[in-house]
Amino acid sequence: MAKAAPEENIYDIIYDVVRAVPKGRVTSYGAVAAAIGVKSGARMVGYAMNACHNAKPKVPAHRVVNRNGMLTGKHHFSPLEKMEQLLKKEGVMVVDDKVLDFEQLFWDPVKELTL
DNA sequence: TACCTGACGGGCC
DNA sequence: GGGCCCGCCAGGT
Repeated sequence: MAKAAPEENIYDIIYDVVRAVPKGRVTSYGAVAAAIGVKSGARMVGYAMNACHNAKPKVPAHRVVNRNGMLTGKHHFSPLEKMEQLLKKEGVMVVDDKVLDFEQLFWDPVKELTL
């Protein structure tokens, strides 16, 4: 896992990292961005998520939240509630569109992937 | 072709 | 402590 070939597109790398997020865990755009080497590419990560519909393997974008643990992109899901529904189903408590114990459920790709 | 917006983050005032 | 601004890259209009 991880170690996405530099030949791959940024999006593909992002998808790979996001797919690497274990169930019941969540990560942040900045963490993923840093994992791929794009420190200030948090925006780009979110943008990539916007194109996740293009990815063959579904990207668990619902496991990706902003630095505040808030489901900023939930509005982009088919059923608006799909995002928190999936998170709750995976054991992630979501209240007020934000992840509870975010720091506890936070999954750092940079650390886990040993970049 | 050019301008603007966009699922963010961090720094500065 | 809170609010504002800038920076990143890409895609759509």
